[in-house]
Amino acid sequence: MLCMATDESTAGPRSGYDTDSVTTAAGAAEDGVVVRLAGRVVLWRRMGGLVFGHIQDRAGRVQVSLSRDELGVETFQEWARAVKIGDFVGVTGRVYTTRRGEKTVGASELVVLNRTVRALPDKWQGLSNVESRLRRRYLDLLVNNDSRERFRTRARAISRIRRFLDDNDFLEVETPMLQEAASGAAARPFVTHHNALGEDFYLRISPETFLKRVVVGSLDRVYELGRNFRNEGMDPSHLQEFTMLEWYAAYWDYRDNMRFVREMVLAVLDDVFGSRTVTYDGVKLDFGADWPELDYRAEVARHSGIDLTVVRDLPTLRARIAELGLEVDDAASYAGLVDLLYKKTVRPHLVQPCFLVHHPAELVPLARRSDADPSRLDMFQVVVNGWELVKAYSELVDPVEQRRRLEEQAELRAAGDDETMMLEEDFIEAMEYGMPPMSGLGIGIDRLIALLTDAPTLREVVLFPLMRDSRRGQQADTAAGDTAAGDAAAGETGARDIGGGDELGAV
RNA sequence: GGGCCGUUAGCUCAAUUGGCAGAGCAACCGGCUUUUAACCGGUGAGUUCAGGGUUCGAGUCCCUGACGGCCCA
Repeated sequence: MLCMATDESTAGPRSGYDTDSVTTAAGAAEDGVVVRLAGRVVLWRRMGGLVFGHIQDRAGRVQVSLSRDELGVETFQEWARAVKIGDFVGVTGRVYTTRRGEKTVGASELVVLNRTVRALPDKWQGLSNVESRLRRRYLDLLVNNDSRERFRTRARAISRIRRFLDDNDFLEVETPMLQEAASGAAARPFVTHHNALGEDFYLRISPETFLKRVVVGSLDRVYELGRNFRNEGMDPSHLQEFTMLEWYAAYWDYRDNMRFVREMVLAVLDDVFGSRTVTYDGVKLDFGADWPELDYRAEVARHSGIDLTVVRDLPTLRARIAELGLEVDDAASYAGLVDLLYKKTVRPHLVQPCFLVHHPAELVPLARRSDADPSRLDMFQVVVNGWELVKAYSELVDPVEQRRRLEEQAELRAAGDDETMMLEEDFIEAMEYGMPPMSGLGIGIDRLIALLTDAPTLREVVLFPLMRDSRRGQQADTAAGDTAAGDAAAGETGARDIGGGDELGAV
């Protein structure tokens, strides 16, 4: 007898279905075992007195069948016609193996648990339109196994990372996403408004200064794995909203972090992927080989001919870069131009995993200078496939020097560079209470997952990436005046833009 | 921000020089008892992204805009 759910009050799955996935409960069961399964119908083949269908859940698909001989004509006809692709069903039946060798549940009972009102995407062609896949990710997940598998892999990798850090005595903490000053990286922030306080806040661009405050408080080995926001352009290797892992360890220096982060990446590769090489966009990336150490200024000199140990002032650097034919923004600072030069001439060549070390001191106001050469930093990045995957340094822990460097940043900001760091008195004050020597590290989790899963863009490793409002055009039709005003305002803001829109702290 | 390409049925895609807007899958009806994208026959299904223009006639040509993709900045 067919039981059909009519609304959400129907008890369905709570009334005794196997809680194992369909593939575990039935796909691996011995013939003759009776199972009770619930899942979504993804294929339904009617052929006379026999029906074969596949039901799907989180783990995969299992075949079920209906037989006229076993169910009787009336019940068989009713059940066979009741189901359409996309419906959720509960099936009770005995497991058997078909002539073609497929484990199948011969249904003795079938309940429609809920119906689909819309037709699912084509069972063979699937859903391939990029825009549809991203805007309606649930359909992408439903019909594209690769997509489902990529998010499973992401979760396993993140889980392994957490375990690695926990095993090494790191404490996971959470720090504010709404901040009074956007600090910890050179990037433009998103601004939001607190109604009750009547005050604007920034969405964090990095958790760095808060994690350092935690270290001052003696929780001196901490990490945070979470979202950061940068108000910049979209491209295949940048997201406005991205997941970054940052950690800080007291009494470590940047070289400790070089060893540690490599071990962590290899642990993920070994335990989640079972291989230390991956193929990204047809290129084999070998994480198991040594990651060579490349000196930042030596690489810039090698690829651009400009020696940054000699070219130390802004006008000369601007002139030299212009000679290379690169477009130079008038408002760019020395650090901004160095960064531009590196990104244009060096970074595209860094394909295999490598450590880029000893960046010029101007680049990061929160990093410690090398004792041997104060013009450079005790700092490294891991670059893979031309992407900055990791950024880390020995931290500056001297409050006097920190204040001086952040005041410099404020001057640059006043001069028009809006990718400088903001001065936070609270942070300096915390530092004045004494900060242990330490090294911190940031790693772009979305980029790591994209590289390891051969995802063509970062948007493929994020479930619901930011998209433009698809109905914007319709709204414009009904409120043309408002839209015109909005566009004019946006144009003004754009005119003040400087730099390439690409952040220094692109980890 | 610029250049190029795209947007047609729920999904995947056709449509000749500007001349009746189509196919497969899905849905619906019928047939078929071991299928594997099952198969066979039939039926219904469209704001051709939106708005304007040229034309006897526009999915197709022109203009504006929206959204997306690729490349560049």
